[in-house]
Amino acid sequence: MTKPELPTQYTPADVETRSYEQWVADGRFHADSGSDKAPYTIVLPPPNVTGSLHVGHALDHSIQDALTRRARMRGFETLWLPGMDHAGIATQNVVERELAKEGLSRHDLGRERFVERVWQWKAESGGKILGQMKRLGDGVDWDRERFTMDEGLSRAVQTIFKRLFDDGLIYRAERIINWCPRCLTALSDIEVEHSEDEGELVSIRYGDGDASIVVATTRAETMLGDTAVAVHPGDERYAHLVGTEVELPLTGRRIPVVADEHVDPEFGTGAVKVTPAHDPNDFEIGRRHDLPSLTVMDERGVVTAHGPFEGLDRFEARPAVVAALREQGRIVAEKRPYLHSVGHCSRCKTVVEPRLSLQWFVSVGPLAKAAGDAVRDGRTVIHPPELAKRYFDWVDDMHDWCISRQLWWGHRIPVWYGPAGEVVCVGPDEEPPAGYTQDPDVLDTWFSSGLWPISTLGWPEDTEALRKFYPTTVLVTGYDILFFWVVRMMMFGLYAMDGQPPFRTVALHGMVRDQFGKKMSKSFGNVVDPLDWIERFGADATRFTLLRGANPGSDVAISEEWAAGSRNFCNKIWNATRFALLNGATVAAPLPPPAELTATDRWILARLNEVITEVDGYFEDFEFAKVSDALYHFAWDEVCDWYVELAKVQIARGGEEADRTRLVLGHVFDALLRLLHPLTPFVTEELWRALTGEDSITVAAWPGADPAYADPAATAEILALQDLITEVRRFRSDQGLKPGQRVAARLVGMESSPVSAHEEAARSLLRLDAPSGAFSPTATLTVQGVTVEIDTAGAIDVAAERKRLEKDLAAARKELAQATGKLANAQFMSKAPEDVVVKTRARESQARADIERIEAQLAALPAT
RNA sequence: GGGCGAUUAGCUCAGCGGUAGAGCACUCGCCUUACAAGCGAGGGGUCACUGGUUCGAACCCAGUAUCGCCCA
Repeated sequence: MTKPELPTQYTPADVETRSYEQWVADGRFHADSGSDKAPYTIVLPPPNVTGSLHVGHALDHSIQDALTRRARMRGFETLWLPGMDHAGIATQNVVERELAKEGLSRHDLGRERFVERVWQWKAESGGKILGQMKRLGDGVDWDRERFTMDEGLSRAVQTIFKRLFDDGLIYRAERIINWCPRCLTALSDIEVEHSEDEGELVSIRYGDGDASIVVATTRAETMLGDTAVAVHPGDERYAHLVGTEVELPLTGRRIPVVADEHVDPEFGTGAVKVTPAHDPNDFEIGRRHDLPSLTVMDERGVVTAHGPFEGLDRFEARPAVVAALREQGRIVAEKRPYLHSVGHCSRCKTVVEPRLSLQWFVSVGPLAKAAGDAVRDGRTVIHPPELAKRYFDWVDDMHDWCISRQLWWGHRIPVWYGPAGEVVCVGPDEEPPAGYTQDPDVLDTWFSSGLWPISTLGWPEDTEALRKFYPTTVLVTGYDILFFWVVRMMMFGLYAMDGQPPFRTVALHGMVRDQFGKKMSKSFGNVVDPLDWIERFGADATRFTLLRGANPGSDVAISEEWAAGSRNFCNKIWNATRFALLNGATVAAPLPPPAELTATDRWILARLNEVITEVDGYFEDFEFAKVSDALYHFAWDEVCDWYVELAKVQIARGGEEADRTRLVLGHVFDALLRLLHPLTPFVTEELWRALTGEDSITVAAWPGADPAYADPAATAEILALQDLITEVRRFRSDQGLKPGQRVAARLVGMESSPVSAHEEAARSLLRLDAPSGAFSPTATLTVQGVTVEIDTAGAIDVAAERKRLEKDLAAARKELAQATGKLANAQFMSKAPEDVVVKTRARESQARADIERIEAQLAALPAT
């Protein structure tokens, strides 16, 4: 035999790097846009260039790798396209921190040199995650790796900006936007995270005597910029004040009291202060009542006016203003702590400041409608469907998207301003008029990652890749960025590609959590580092653990114990295949027709067929937990625990039966390894090469179910055999017989039982010797029509046996009572479907037979 | 405040109208010549609560409670 020797333990580190490098060198993951095969495309959600592989990526990537590996095996021209996004704020922050160590700010370098410095950083330390993806085994097409700041992708950004601008879908306006006073840039709504924070609610009396009114606020310092007080028009308490003015404390200014429908008369005093320059709702009230907007803070959140408060940070100004008001006796009530929702910058956690400023926006109306319609009419399917509702809630009520960022790292807004205030949007091949200056801002990173499915394939050029691989087959991502990113890609893809959506299916998975279902967080100390797991348990075990918990759209709990379990599974497959190889398993000849095979062979092949069908269905539904579970059970509980043990008996017989068994073993392991390959690529590659002598399982055909091997009779026969063996094992265990201890036994009635063909197998698995001359059985039990008379080689533990039998008897009696009860119920008999009645009858007669058998055995037991 | 989801064995989760399941953990016995990262056997659940529909409910409906998530 020329098969290589395999060690008794699978060591992932010995094979992973070698296999991965071989796959890449052999171009296994390269997709050919000129191929005749049908396409299967996934674009990788681009990780952040500053990022590193965390366990959430590991889940996301494991799913995509499983899908693309299977697609490749099924004969699709399969593209899994990798790359990164430039992460404007995050990357700029990283490089600015580096500069700060040198005592420099980006302003010291100037824009051009700063951007050069960022590129330099990217070349040296960016994109660590790409190397980490190789450790996980990601079968991505490295030849097509893209970065959102690449020339081609930048061209795509400029092109779509120009088109949207020319279509009137991009505009510039002065609005209240979310502003980060630390990052010094505008943020979109989705870059703001809300949390319930402790603050204060202070009630302040404006005006005096009859002309006074009390307002409540969590942001007392903004009162410096108040330009009105608003009440509900129907609120009789304040009707006499509407249209009058009250004095604004500390400032001496007089401000009007206005009536506005949007004031909630139930909240607080029913009167609200109006600060149009520092609150989005107040801004709207201001617009409706033509109020002035008074900006009282600068870009860093420092108060810019009003004598004693000037120069104070907003959080210093707040108590200072309250103290000053208190001194004047204007504080009517104070509630502290007061829990309310506060927005934070998703990048640096600084409290966001609503700020009035001039920014660029995408008018999302028609784009969002198209994105909603594409899902409504089924051009794109969201999976699982329950999550589609969230998608609709978002797209159907989407606010205009603020896309300008006051950063240097990113795609610069392609708009130029003339000396007389002219505004020109410049396309990719156009030159701005002489003397014009470009807008200093850059675009939101999501603006370029929104183009990912088209820009990575070459858009705006009409490339072969775009024609071949667009629309992509499926997008795999977490439900948490359904509206961050998916919606943007839908809007841009539909707009740029004439209504062709970027994905046929969006498959959403959940978040990875710890073993108690808790969110992973650094402060909680429960974060799993996938690279640590890859080193300790192997990439396959890491992937399998994640996939095994991946039910569509729901969170995945994982723990080290479960990773160890997955490692054990890989090792089990390793050793089972090793057994097969040591026993001459082969795929060198075709599988014999069913008629030439034993019931045992036919059973495992029938089960294999069923499992293939089952697994295919689960894959189509993105049921990775079920795919994993089905294969785990088939491999371990059926192939290893039963078929391999029974095959030993067949091989021991020698001759043609042994040869046929070797073919069945080879065939079963060949198929099993292929089925597992998308989940656990490394161990299956190594074993499959050893089993078949071929180059790579990555290009092996995906197994197909063969109806010729369906065999309910063989299946029933083996189930009966398993029942017999399990029952006798249970008896042995109850009697304290050690597993390896051989005892003599007579199997009576074997010939007429359903397991007549399996006496040798039963004796082998049960360690039962043929009775010798002086055979005197000490116990008997009857299972599947076979009466097993055993010489237990010692005193029988009658008490244990009685206990066992009485337990079984009680269960059988309960079963009988239930079945009889149902059958005696006229309602049940007339209304229940026929098959249920038949089943219940069968249960009843089975229970009767069991009771009779057990009672006979009890009666036969010697008295204690 | 609005919406969504969950509540099943110690933990994490399947099951979604007809005998309560899995993995891990647990107990007992085993180095039985593929595997101790293993083998064999076993214990463990009034399916959150209260009503209703049905011949029959973990599953469908209504309400309650608790938890989680998203949005405002």
